[in-house]
Amino acid sequence: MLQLNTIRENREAVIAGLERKYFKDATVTVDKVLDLDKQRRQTQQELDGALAQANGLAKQIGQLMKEGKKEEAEVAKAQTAELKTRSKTLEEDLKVLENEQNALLVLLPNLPHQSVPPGRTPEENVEFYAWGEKPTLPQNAKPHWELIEEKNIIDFKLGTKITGAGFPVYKGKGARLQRAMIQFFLDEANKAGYLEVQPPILINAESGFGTGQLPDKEGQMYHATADDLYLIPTAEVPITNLYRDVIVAENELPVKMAGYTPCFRREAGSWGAHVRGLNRLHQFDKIEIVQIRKPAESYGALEEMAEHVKGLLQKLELHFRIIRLCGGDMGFASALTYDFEVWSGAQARWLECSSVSNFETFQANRLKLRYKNPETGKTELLHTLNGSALALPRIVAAMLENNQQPDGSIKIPQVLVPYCGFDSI
RNA sequence: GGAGAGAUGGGUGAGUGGCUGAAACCAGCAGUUUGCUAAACUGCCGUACUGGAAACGGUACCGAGGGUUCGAAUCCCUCUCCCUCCGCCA
Repeated sequence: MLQLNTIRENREAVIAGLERKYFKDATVTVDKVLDLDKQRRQTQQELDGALAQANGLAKQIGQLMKEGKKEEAEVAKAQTAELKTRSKTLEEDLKVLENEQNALLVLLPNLPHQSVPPGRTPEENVEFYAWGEKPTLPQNAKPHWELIEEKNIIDFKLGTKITGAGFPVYKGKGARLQRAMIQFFLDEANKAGYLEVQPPILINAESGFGTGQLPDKEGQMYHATADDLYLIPTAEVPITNLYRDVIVAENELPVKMAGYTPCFRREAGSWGAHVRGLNRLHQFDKIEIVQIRKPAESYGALEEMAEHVKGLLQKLELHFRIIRLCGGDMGFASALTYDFEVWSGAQARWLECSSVSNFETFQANRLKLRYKNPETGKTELLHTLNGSALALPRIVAAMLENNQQPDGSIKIPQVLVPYCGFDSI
């Protein structure tokens, strides 16, 4: 959530930022917020004045009673009646204004960083780094959805029976490969100084609000209505929320956490022709890294996280590129996002496998995640960041397709062999 | 699921209607003293909104939401959470 102060003091810049994110009616909405803000403050002043008077009278009455001046006390009591009705009305007005203002604020996305390229669609994202080369596949190369069936390692039909479409069952070497990758990614995160955490995978509405999934992406999450809990779409939500309502001691910064969880996405309405196989699932596994940083350090941390993800893909020997998302393609809460895409040889296209973002104070403002700045002595919002390191299914898809051998076997990257205990499928 | 107990500032913990935004202690910060460290002493030490250039004010907050009262941390109601015992159980 944007801070009111920011909007008050930088109206034009805020509007411009919202427009770069293609937020509809930016000017109208911002001005409406500012107008409500003015009304709200005025109402609060009136209310505070009325309450201050009432408090003064109450004190007098207490004094008079003590002194036995009963009649004078009664007179003062009569005066409070009018103040009471007035403050009640003002209180209601204030609540209405606050609610209206909040309802608008909550809908405003984060402002993009200066380096975010202009543009509205994925075509306008900017590639700025690439590693490796497109692999030369054997003549009889197949897409991963054929390979997994042929090798009997991932079974979509069984998943459909148990749950529904998009819930694959991993079997044999397929299951062992999943486990190996999870372990590998977590080990790498530990080596990079991240504290490993295992959070709940059901979250309450407050947590969903804290990181910005609610109310923006309500329809994307599975909702267990009996208990009003949501299945997490990413470990970002429970892990970042560990620091909700926290004033972090300066010597505990930076906070770096990593965790593995299954992730659940309804992906309502997004099923189409090129979401076959592992390209898009309702349930998948992901290792997430999260950092909490002082504002001045957060963009350095973003680069550090990107380096970490690069390292993982290089160790897995996968051809990949990094793109800077354009304003229109970026997420609601993000100020700057790098997407990592692996090359999927048999599909001959890029697959997103990681997204690393700096949210600046956007989440921290919702989370009330702060620290005491020793320079100013003030309590100030921190910056939050997160990234996938990595999401499994598309890595598996790329690995299976790119590593096909002429004899029909699939080579496992060297770094994973000790983890899974086999070197080919 | 049954029975009981509780929720106060970073921590421990006082506080049953006005003198309490909140004692005391610990931790923390600044200083005095001091070969160094330690100890001792003095002061400061919650959050949010809001007025003000600032100094300095106003309001709200003692789990959450309602209520009683001129006045509520304190009384009443509802909810949430936590703890203990019992039952069930991976």
